[in-house]
Amino acid sequence: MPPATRWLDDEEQQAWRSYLRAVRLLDEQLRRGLEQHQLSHPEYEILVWLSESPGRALRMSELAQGVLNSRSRLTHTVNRLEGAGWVLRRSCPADGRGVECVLTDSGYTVLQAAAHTHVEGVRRYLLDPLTRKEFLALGASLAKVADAMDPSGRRTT
Amino acid sequence: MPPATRWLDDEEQQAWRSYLRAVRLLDEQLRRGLEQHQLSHPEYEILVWLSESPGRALRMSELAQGVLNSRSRLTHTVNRLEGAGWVLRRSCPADGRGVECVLTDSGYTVLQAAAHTHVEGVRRYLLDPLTRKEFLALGASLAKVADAMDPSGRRTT
DNA sequence: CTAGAGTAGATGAACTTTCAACTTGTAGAG
DNA sequence: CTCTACAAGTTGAAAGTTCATCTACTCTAG
Repeated sequence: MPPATRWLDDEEQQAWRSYLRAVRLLDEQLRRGLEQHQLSHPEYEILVWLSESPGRALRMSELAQGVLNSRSRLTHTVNRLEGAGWVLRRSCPADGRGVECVLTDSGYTVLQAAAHTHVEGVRRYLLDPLTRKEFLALGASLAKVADAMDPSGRRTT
Repeated sequence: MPPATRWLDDEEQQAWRSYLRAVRLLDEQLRRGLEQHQLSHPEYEILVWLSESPGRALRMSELAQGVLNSRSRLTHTVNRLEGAGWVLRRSCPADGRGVECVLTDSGYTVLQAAAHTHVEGVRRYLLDPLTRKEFLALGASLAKVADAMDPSGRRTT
C-alpha cells in the first residue's frame, strides 16, 4: 500500500488545472492554423527541424530525437511527407544502414506559409495575453522543468 | 500573399521551445505513471470529472465539455471504461435522449490508486523543479492564456 | 397534433500512433 | 575472416482518434 497521497493544495490545484486547460486549448488553436496548410503538428515540426539543419537534411534517428518521436512513428510520418513531395529520402553515404531525410524546395515553400500562420497563432494565443516579462518567466520556468526531465535535450545559451 | 511574418525574437523563440519541450516531456512522464494502472490520460480525466460530480455521475455532453473531448471521442472512450467495469451508463430520467455516465465503486478504487501516482508525478516533474512562487506564477499566466481562448471554461475563484 | 428543426448520443470507416517483430548493415573479439 | 552483438530503419497489426453519418428524442410553430 502506498503512503498517503500528498494532494495539491487549492492554489496548486488551480494552477495545475490552468496548465492543462491552456495546453489543450492552445494545441487545438495551432492545429487549426496548420490544417489550413494540410499539415499536422508532428509533420510541421519535422519540416522545421529539417529547414534548420545544414543542407536541410538529417538522419532519421537524429530527426526522431529532435522532434521527440519514436523511430517507427517518424518512418510513417515521413512516408506521408514524402508522398506529398515535401521531403525525400536518400541513403546515407557514411553509413549503409542510415537514411537521410531532405527537405525539398516544395516542402520549404509549404513550410514558409505554414510557419507564418503558426507564428501568428503563437503570438495571438500565447504571447499577446501576457506581458513580455510574464512570457519570458513562463519560458524560464518551463526550461527548468524540461531540463529536470531531460538534461540532454537542453539548448545551449 | 500574407504580410511579412513577424518572427519571434531570440528570447521569445527560446521560451517557446522550452514550452514545447516541457509539455511534451511532462505528458510522456505522466502517461507512464498512468499506464501502471491501465489508464490513458483521457480515461483518467474522465474518471476524475465523474468522481468530482454530484452522485459521481454526469451527462455525456457535460462530461465531454469538461474533458474537452468531442462527443464521439467520449463515446468510444466510455465504451472502453465501461468494458473494464469502471463506469456504467444509465439513461437519463429527465431527457429521453440523454445518457448518464456513472463511476462505479471499482472505478473509484482504480482512480484513487491512479491519482496517487499521478499527483506524485505532477509534484516531481512540475512542482519540485520550481519554487512555489514560480509555479503559481506559471499557473496564473496560463490561466490568462486559457481564458483568452475560452472565457466560458473559466473556473470561478 | 404534427411537421420541421435541432440536440444527444452511437456507429463505422479512414487515418494516426504504438508496439513487437524483422531486415540490413556496422563493429569488435577471437 | 567470421561470429556475435548491436544500431538504423521499416513493416504490419492493434489500439486510439477523427469525421461524416445515422437514429432517437425534444421542442416549437402552425
